[in-house]
Amino acid sequence: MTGYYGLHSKVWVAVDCIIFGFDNNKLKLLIGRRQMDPGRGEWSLYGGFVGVDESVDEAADRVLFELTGLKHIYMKQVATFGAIDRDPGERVISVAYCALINVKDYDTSLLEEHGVEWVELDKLPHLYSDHNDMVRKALTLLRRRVKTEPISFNLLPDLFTLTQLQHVYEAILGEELDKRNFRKRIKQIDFIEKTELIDKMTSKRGAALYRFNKRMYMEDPTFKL
Amino acid sequence: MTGYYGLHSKVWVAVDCIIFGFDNNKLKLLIGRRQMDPGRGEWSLYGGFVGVDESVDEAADRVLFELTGLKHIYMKQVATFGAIDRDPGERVISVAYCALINVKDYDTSLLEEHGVEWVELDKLPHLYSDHNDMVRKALTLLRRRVKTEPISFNLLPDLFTLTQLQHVYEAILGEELDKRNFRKRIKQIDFIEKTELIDKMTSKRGAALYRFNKRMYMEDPTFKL
DNA sequence: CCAAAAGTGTTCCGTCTACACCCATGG
DNA sequence: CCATGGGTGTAGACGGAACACTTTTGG
Repeated sequence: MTGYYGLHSKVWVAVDCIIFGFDNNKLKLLIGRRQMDPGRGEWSLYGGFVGVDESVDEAADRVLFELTGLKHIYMKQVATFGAIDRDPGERVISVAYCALINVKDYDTSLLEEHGVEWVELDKLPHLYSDHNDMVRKALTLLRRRVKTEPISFNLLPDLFTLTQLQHVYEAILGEELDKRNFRKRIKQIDFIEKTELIDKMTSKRGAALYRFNKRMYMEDPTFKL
Repeated sequence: MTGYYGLHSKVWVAVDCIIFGFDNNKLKLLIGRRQMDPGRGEWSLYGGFVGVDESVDEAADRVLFELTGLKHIYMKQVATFGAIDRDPGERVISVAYCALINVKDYDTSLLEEHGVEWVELDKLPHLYSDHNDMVRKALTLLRRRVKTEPISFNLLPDLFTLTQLQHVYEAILGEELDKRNFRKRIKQIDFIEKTELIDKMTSKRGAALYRFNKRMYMEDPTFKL
């Protein structure tokens, strides 16, 4: 311990992941039963401790990868939760991260292996410690961000229909949108490009499939829903 | 160390305060020369370690109080900075907080005692570690928040003129605003109430003094600049 | 042939923006 | 009496919201 650092105490720092998914036109959250004490058996976000050899952001990436097997996932810091008694066991400060993933990319066997499952956001049970606060805050941030950044694609497959996209926005914002106004706005956005492909899964008539063009987005990242 | 906690490492957690002030129609930041190693003599935000007996928010309040002698100050978490080598001495994770204070409330003797001073935001020097990143992020958040929350009052005395208020917004947003449009909008906001008092300091004619009515704000917190 | 989802424009209204002159007073 | 900052209204542009019918095709 060099210099004045030694005068102070260290604490454990953890990350907790608020993992949003979209399925069946609903926003869902990946949560599981805690498999350790304290709080064993309680519903909880998935998390882990920050190691000495990784940044906090890297710890969040690692934890998400352990759980889902996915890398390069959209993930943003939500906030840091630092109440003294927030963890009933020891003093642990936790940095909450919000991730958006496409449910279809998720390997279902990993899901069982870690004892987690998708739960509808509006049927969320009471969670361990302050995890409900984390979710609330993440949702608030997500609702704000979804209007100014094109992030909703992260909840969908690479190819998606406009109806699907609209349902994502409706699920996040918790309100219905006007179909014509929605499509009008999307049409003005260059980086949401129509492909020649048609999806025949969801309708008899078939719907055009769209794609998020990252290159075009980089050129002109203007976005407003 | 109980259970699985002991398998993991602890780290130091600090708070750093980005303290905004408003004076001479400019946004200013309270910074000082580091008085300890590593980085002694470099410009730096004012910070401190989180103790075992306080939450992270409380640590931020305490650090701000040590520096300014002020309590009940507007302060919000900005983000947590957790790169491995962000602090050249040891592994320290830091939670950045943004505070808004009225420069006039500040006891100048404390300023010298702690070796800090007000520096214009656009003349900000290079700061220790990642503190410039913290400032950038705080400013981004401040600019967003100032449009949807009535927080600019925190930079002014209890009584202020509309011209002063406009200058605050201009300083934060970094752009000039139209006087008539600005006053039109303010007039629609009930909780910014005109008093009978006149300020004769800044103009010969005298300007009406306004006040932020917290009670009215609680009743109807609608705000949009 | 019909149910079910895809696709498509226009009008109206409210909001934001641009803009210039008179007022009151201390020195 | 004049320099200085305080205070006021209107018109035009723009963007957002409301709104209903036609198309396609699998079953």
